[in-house]
Amino acid sequence: MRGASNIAPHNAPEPLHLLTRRGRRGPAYHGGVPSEAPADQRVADLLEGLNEPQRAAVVAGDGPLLILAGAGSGKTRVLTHRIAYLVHTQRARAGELLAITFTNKAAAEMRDRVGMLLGHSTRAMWVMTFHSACARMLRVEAPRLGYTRQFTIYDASDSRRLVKRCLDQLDVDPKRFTPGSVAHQISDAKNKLRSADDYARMVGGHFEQTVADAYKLYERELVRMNAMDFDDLLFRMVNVLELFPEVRARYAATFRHVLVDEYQDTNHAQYRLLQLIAGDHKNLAVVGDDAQSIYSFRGADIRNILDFQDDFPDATVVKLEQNYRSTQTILSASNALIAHNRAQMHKTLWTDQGEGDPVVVRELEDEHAEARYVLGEVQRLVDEGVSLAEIACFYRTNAQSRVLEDALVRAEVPYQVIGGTKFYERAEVKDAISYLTLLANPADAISFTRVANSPKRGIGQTSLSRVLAHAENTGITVWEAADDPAGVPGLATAAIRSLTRFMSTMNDLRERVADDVPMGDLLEAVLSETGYLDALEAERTIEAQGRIENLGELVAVAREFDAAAPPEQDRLDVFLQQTALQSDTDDRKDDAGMVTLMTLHNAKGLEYPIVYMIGCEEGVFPHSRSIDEGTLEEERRLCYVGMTRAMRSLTMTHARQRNVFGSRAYGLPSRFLAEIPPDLVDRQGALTGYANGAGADRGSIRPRAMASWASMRADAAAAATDEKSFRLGDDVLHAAFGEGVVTGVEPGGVVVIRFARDGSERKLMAEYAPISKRG
DNA sequence: CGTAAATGTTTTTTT
DNA sequence: AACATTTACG
Repeated sequence: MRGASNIAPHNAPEPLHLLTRRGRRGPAYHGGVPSEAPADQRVADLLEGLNEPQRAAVVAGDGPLLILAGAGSGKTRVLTHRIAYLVHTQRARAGELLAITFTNKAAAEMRDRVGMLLGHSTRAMWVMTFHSACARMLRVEAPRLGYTRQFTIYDASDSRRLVKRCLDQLDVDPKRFTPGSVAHQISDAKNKLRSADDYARMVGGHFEQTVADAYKLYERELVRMNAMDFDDLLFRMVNVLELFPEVRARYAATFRHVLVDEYQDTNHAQYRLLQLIAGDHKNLAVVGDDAQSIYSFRGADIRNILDFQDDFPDATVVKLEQNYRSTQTILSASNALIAHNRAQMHKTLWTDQGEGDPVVVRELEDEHAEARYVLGEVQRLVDEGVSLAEIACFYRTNAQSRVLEDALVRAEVPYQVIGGTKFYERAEVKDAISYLTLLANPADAISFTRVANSPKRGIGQTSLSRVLAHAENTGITVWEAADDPAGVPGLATAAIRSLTRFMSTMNDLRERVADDVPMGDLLEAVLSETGYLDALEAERTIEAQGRIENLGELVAVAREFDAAAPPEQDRLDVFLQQTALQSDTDDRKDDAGMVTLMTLHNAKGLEYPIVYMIGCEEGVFPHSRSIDEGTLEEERRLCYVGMTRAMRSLTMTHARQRNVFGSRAYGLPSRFLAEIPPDLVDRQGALTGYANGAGADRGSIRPRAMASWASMRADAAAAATDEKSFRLGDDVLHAAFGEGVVTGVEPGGVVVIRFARDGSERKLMAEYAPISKRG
């Protein structure tokens, strides 16, 4: 009983536990449709216009349901209609539904569409990402694990910073083991639900031992600072559900129907979470497409979807194969591409919308020519009456957008970039948020160090370390330590004075938090009273002006929050939670007259009439790192995702050379281009330059053994480096590292060399590195 | 303690 | 090439 009402969502009209025990099957089924006349009509409307499998998925009864939804097969439609159907037939109340999406944007969209289908508010419904749902539950349950409700959520850069501090403390050479790689390793472990102790038990090598030590320390620091990283949101929630059966029972009873979108991209922690919540009633409907699994680098485990039928032998399985988005040509090309992958569930997309135009493949001289080409096409299309909003351009890495942006800006073509440098990751925005975070969570040392000397107040590195160390040694929070600077050993008098002034401002601000001041006002007070805004204004640069504008935007966000959220006790906590999990991807505008630019990853779930995929070159796409790490199939799925976004026109370009890392690099056309049947392709542009000399032989580059691709890449790289060319297997001598052997040759004149001395493998620029051939 | 220069790192993709 | 972090010096 205790705390039962706590699980009410912040904006729910009534506590959830009141809703849970009224499980109803709905008024007598008559062939799956309830008898009340108006509801009857609404149900009929819901099923209107759905094809056979879609309808089957919508009306499927209780129990596990697997919907294998190919690209463009209307899965969002099925999900939203199923939710509305469950409510209309009274099999579920709004408050009994938990619907998980991949992004906040997708969640908002789904809530919207369900709202329109239902014709009433969806506030009681939990439609959100895994992370948001967990954060919301943890706001209530975290005290069970020793956290307060004000715990801070660290993003990737925060946790990297903390990992770095841990590594420093352990005297680890940051060159040998970078904070980034260690953080990634820890994240990986958490996604697999491996605690620091679990990890320590399975270490093999030196690197893993270091990670194990860092992991242990990192966890201790997180708890001490009352903070969780992204992965913890899932991990800790699983902990709660496993440790407290009564809590698990409560959520399992509350969420009587669980629906999950993009199931192919769930990781083990998410899988476990679903088991814990839906394991009893098994009313778990998942939608996904194994061919679109593109997040294994973030711990996504494709087995979750491949094994669903093993996990739930009685699962209803529905396949959606009719595509409503693309032309048959685009689908055939995509099908042919993905057929090169081994593990997959068989599925063949088809459409009745006609053949359409061939896929255009275009070779350009370099990235600038590529950008000019896309720009020219955009202008041509606009002349033909196409709206800019119908056009999208995808690329593999964010850095690739720059050249394209230059071209568009110069030609004054409006565009929007999705993702990239994120609003909430900008230094000034993070600073502002860190101030607020520190006000909410006085133990948050990461926020404290970020903010204490920004703007400059004469609290330098040494003073900060002393305060931090003092807090750690005496077991008090950083806030308490800083609030009594005289008590910190070894602090200079100047530093004491600065800290005293700083903390008096902070104490002031904190009182206003207690007074429940609106977020907009609080944020403005923070920015002006800490002198942050003054410092920026004093700079008098265009850059600083931009920052001020960004902060203005943040204040606007806060005011919006004030207007939308009902006044409540822990306003600041809710605001911080929301912003911590917010990403720019969520700010896409559909209706605006702009070309849309984004990474292929961001393109998932979207569709555009006209699509350009640029940078289709070996090393760029597939990315060289994925070639090294043997994750080519995932790259191919990414290519598949990109191609299947296109409705009627798909163009893929590759450049003969481009600037990578500052220097010129030569690239061969992506192998993916060769995997599209030639008769579906219209190759344009210079046909020379294909590594196999088959320029005139359109599309004849067939996938062969890896070795042949590797040597072709080696040839291209060799051409780029003139005299100083290295081949696989060459013995070399390095001025500093000694003897080694060439284990790889990459575009851009990069050679990979394994050194005999310590067995390390390093990537070097052949042209500049002090290496010479031996023997 | 702060600034400026030098040095190193980064570029995969993101909740 | 762009950015972050470290180092040298005032």
